[in-house]
Amino acid sequence: MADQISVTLPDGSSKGLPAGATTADLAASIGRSLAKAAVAGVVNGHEVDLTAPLPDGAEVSVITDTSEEGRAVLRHSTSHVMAQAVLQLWPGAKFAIGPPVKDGFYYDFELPDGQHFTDEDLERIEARMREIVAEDQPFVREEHSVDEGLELFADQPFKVEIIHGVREADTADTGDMAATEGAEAGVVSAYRNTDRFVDLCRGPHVPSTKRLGHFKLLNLAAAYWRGDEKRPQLQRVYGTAWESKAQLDEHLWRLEEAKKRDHRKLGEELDLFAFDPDVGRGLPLWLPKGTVIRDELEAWARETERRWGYQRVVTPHIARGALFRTSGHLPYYQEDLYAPIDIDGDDYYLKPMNCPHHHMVFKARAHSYRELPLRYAEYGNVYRYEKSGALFGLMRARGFTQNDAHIYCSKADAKEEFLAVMRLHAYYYEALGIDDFHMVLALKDPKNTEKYHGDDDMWEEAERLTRDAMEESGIPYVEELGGAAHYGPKVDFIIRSAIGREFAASTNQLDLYMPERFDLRFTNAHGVQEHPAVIHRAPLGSHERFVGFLLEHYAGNFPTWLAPVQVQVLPVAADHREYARGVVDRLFDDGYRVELVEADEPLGARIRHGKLQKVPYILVVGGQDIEGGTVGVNHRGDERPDRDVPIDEFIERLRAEVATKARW
RNA sequence: GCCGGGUUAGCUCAGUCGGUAGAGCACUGCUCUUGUAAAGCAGAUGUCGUCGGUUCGAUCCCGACACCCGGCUCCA
Repeated sequence: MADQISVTLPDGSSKGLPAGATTADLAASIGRSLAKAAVAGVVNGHEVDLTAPLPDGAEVSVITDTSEEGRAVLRHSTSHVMAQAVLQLWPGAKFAIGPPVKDGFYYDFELPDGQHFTDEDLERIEARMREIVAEDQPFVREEHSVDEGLELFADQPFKVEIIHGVREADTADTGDMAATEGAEAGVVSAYRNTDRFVDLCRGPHVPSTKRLGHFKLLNLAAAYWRGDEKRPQLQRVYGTAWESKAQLDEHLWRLEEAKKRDHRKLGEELDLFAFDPDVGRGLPLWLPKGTVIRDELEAWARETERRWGYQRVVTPHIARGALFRTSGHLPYYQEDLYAPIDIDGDDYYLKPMNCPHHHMVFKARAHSYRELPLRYAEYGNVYRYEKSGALFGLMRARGFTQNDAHIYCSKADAKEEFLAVMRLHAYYYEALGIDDFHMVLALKDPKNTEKYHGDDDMWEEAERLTRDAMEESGIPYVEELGGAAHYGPKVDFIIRSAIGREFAASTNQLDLYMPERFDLRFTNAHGVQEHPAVIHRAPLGSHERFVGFLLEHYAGNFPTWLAPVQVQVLPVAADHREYARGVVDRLFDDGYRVELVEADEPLGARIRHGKLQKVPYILVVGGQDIEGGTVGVNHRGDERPDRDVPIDEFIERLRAEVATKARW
């Protein structure tokens, strides 16, 4: 056996090391800072512990703690520390799985005797975790046979179940869990910290608990064992962990910021919308100020769509069951519909989507190819019976208004029309300052084909057209198996808010199926009847979700064109009221949303109230302004006021800002 | 829908070992007449989420339900 080995580094160079050298040794031989930052290695494409000996000739790279892979290792190791702490504090507790997730980790537990964690327990667990970290416990990898593994975890039923997965593993697909949890191909791997604590795990892990420490436990939640609502419900403890205190603090700051930007909180503070149990769960009431935002968005979309060749239609909120049986919503999606209303012995349903009604609009007249494409737009109110636990403010409501339209065109034009819709999305997003978005192409799940209607040729054609259009759009996208609509592939636009949270803004589909189902037809150039293609699109999604998103994205600071109150005028003292009134009237006549704030409170207090309401412009007018025909301009976000601005100059600034839909 | 935690004034929250309750902000009135992020005084405000049970007595204990929050599941 040679006493030297040679490994290849990511840059293609090779490096000689003594036999038995590890990734840690490799990192140390390259540099001290790399050695310090290293948390694991990748050997021939597999993640390994720093302490694992390197095989001769391997391709090796070092995972550092600032990479997402490195953080995942830290988080995974931290989850083991948490499990150890919990098992020590609650003897007899059962532990299930504890993977790293985005920004942190969790672990699922079942406490003995029906006990459950409380928020105070998080501090106890965390305190014990800090002791474990201070104890500098090693993570030592062990490999066992299946039988040894079953013995080792004999009192841990969830671990036993995972290991049993291995029995079938030799031939069958065990699913991801068995693999990530350390039971693969007849070998059970585990990581031991002390005589008393060992956890089933694939690894890799940091060499010692002292490598950890920048973590915090965040919240408790419930989770089903293996995500199956028929299986036992466990208690999940979520935490976050980072490579440095600075990163941890920044993440905690982001969480605080997310709370401040919570659209439900802002909606209340800014008087935008409300819910009332007597109206019904998930049924938002738009207050006057919130309605301004909705209306402005809608007016803009209406004008934009007029220019882009859409026509408006209006359809009822309900329809007979017959319509939804044709569309396939009944009986397939019956659970998601509000219960039927009996009218003269016939069943009527609140519409969950606008498309069936729009198809009937199309069908109301005969069409020639010369008229196509026909683009029917409607801000249609739809109602869906969302599960109560899924409701989330405006983001997931049971009644909402879609910025909806359906485009009827020939298959030959479908790609170009689809592309135009994507351009329209990009246009809207750019105007609103949404600069981080991508698309997801949801295809049908090949393992579960009976869920989908229509034949293979149709699906293939729809997929091809969709993918071609996406390619041509230049907008980044990913593909995802499963998740298609029952009638065709689906494109979701995912938009990311200023604090990095992602939302599915809208779903767009190229649909070759419903036209057959509804027997929609047009006469082509050869005088032959043909089915059109249909594009379902809603760039602004639902007004509810979109305004909720914008609330978070802007932190409530709506650009002036959308702001419920655009300008407040504050006379310094009662003597200046008449002048202030004149300024207000002028702005009002020009169509702005403006308020006079009487001088019955000190100026500072009135300024403060306006700022808290996030009013873009607070104008202060006093004796000096009366003399010069000026206003004192307080622009939202600016530290200092801009004094003695001629009123005409201010109005021009306001006009330009609103006309261009400027962000600030 | 499932599990856990909640629900006290418009909002944020305190409190009652079971004897029907309080603060700050907001609100109303009066005074102050203010040049850039909280003027002063006074006042009013609650079925203590709803219904039922236990009790001499329930906001408090028990049960059911409603709603909210965190997740899970779901999401045309």
